Amino acid sequence: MEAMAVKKKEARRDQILDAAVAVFGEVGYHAANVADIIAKAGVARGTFYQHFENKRVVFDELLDDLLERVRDAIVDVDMAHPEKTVYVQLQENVERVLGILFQERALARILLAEASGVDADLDLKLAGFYDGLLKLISETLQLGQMAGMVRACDTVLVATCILGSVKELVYQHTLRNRPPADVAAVAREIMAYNLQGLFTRR
Amino acid sequence: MEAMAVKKKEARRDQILDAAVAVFGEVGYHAANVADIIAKAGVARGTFYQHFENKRVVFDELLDDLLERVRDAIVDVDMAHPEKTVYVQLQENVERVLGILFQERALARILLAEASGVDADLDLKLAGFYDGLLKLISETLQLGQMAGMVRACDTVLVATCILGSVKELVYQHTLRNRPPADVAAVAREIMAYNLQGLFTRR
Amino acid sequence: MEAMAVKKKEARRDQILDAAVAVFGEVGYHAANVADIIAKAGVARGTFYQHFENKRVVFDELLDDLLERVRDAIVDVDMAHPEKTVYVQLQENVERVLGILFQERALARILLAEASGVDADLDLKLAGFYDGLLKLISETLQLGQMAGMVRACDTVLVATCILGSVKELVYQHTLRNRPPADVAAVAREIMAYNLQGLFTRR
Amino acid sequence: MEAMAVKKKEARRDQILDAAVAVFGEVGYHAANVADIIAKAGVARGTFYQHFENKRVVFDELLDDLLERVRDAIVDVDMAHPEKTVYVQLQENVERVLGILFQERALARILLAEASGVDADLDLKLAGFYDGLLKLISETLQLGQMAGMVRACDTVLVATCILGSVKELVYQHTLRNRPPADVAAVAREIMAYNLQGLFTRR
DNA sequence: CATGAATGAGGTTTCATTCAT
DNA sequence: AATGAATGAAACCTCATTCAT
Repeated sequence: MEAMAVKKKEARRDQILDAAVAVFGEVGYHAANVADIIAKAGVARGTFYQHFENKRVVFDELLDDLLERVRDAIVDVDMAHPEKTVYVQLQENVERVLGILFQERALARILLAEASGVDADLDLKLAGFYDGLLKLISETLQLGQMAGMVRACDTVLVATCILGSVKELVYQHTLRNRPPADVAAVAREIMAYNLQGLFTRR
Repeated sequence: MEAMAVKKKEARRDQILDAAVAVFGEVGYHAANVADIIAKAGVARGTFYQHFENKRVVFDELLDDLLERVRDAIVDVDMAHPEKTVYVQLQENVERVLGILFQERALARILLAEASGVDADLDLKLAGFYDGLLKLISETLQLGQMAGMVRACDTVLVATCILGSVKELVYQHTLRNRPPADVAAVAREIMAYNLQGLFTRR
Repeated sequence: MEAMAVKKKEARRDQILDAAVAVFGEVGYHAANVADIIAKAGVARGTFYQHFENKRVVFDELLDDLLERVRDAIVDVDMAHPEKTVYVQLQENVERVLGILFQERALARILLAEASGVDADLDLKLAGFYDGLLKLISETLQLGQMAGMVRACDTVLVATCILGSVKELVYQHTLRNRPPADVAAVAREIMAYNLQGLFTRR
Repeated sequence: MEAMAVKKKEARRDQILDAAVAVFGEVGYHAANVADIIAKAGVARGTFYQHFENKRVVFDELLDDLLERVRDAIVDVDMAHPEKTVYVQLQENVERVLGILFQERALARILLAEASGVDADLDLKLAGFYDGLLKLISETLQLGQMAGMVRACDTVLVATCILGSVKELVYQHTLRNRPPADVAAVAREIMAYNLQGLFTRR
């Protein structure tokens, strides 16, 4: 009985979160207000505040979920993998991340276009998230350098470029509200761009 | 006498704009309020509204200035330049853009972190700006492809990646509030990253 | 069986009333909310409303109980009492009233400090209660006058002063949360103050 | 010019304070809301909040004013006054205090009936005020004892009774909304009550 | 009877904008 | 032009009360 109540309560939370995603996605975080969210969710004002302290907290939770999913989608590269080359593993990471972000288009738009500047706390959290990614990428680059696969370069700077290229790709797609037909193909292009550059091979 | 009055008026405007940049840079556009700006500018509330229709317009003006400066910093590549190679010309473009953005750090932070989601109009303007850049980059890439210098690729997708890599570099620097010591070196790394990729040349 | 059920129900009521006294005494009627009371009582929100129509009613009931006890503590003076002088009888009345109020300190604090202004109905009830007391006192004074024991005076005005002196004594003690060590001594001082005044007898 | 602006601002404050007194007097502090006050004052909501942090602060200010006036109305007794006996001086103190409180009937009602329990801070302030009065009264009583005019008694306890008798008189009159015709007569009765007691002089 | 999630009226507060001086 | 008090719409949040389980 209690379990059911909990389940019901969770359901209400999710109902509100879903409405919030929709509203944030439609009008943006700042323009959105609690009235919009509860209208979309079909719940009373008090219900909203019983589940969430305020609009910010809802936003936080949504972002936390997304960030966690993205982090989980990135698996460490196994340099000695029996079947998959490092290249393939990296490409699969990119594919998974793109997959999530294109799937959760509304959330991705919020993350990339609106999350900055909402609040000092949130800015810190985002900085931490991106720092983690940058660290992961630059360390992978350093490993590649030690293995002789990656040329000499400022790994942190390059990691920033890589991160930016992926972010912008997703951002432009979410702006236009049109996800790519073939995510794998996009991932392949990104890989080629990042690793082979743009010059023709002589 | 009239000229002086105009100059005086302009001075007031600039005083407010400067204060606005400072405030937006410190606390972000959304957290900033007119009270903050007029306090920093040392003018009365009414004075603010005598010079600007509203808070949004101030923001708009600041961004317009920055976007214009950035656009002006990018000069078309002359494939038949007598002295400078295409590579050098591109690198100089990157350098100029980075120079402006790192110089106007507060404004750059606003552009990259907060401009999205302020307002539908502003979003449209930004989209137009970035579209212009993407178009320019992808057309340049196509020219490069026709000249046999750039390998076959999805030029729009790659243009997005290039844009993103530059944006993220600036963004990360403004976040940490610490501009790079040597902008030219950063531009060189970006060029190498974009054109030669990361793999070691065999 | 039914008796037990009633007893159980009564127990629930008392549990809530006790919690309410505690909460009202701690934070005051206005600052107290139903959440505080049910938390202290350890019952669910719905349970509260099954026993009491609303918060006001709880307050009402508590006050009614107290007022009734105070009223019952005051017994009519028997001018022809075989053993006790009128003076002693009056002093015992004072003692009994003080005893109740000092014992129920939390309730007394509510009565004296917070009951006014809660609600028009309650104000009326309080006015009625105090009117009754004033009438009783002034009639007693008139009897005293007829018996030649009490000097000529505005009996209603003086009754008000007597009432006020007792109220203030209790109020100041409840404020400081420190009941007097010897209630009988206090009662004696009150009697002396009221009847003999403060001047030295010549 | 600035002085005029200040005067105007003050006028606005007073306008709001006056409205607040009226509203508090009519419906009581707790039942009153900012909407009532601004409606009565004929100002906009924002205007209210430009002058006062919130309802509590308005209340505070009103009470501060009243308490100050009451304090100022009580002048130290000069035991060696050339013309006025101590008795007369005390009576004049009582008269002045009653005069103020009956004049500011609405405020007095609030002070006596509603000020307690509004807020911990306010309770503290009131306690301090009454403590000051009690100290003053009991010290005066001690002086009287040393001069042989006042009989032996617990001066603090008696001071409390005196305070209470005055408070209750005012309270009962404000409740009934009917100030006494002759304040001086009331003061005389209070003096007689307090000093000569009620027993007939033998 | 007990429960506690849901409700929404009622209040508070903010702040961009106006306007009289 | 400059000023800053006044405005009031628009948000926020609380909490007494209801109601389905």
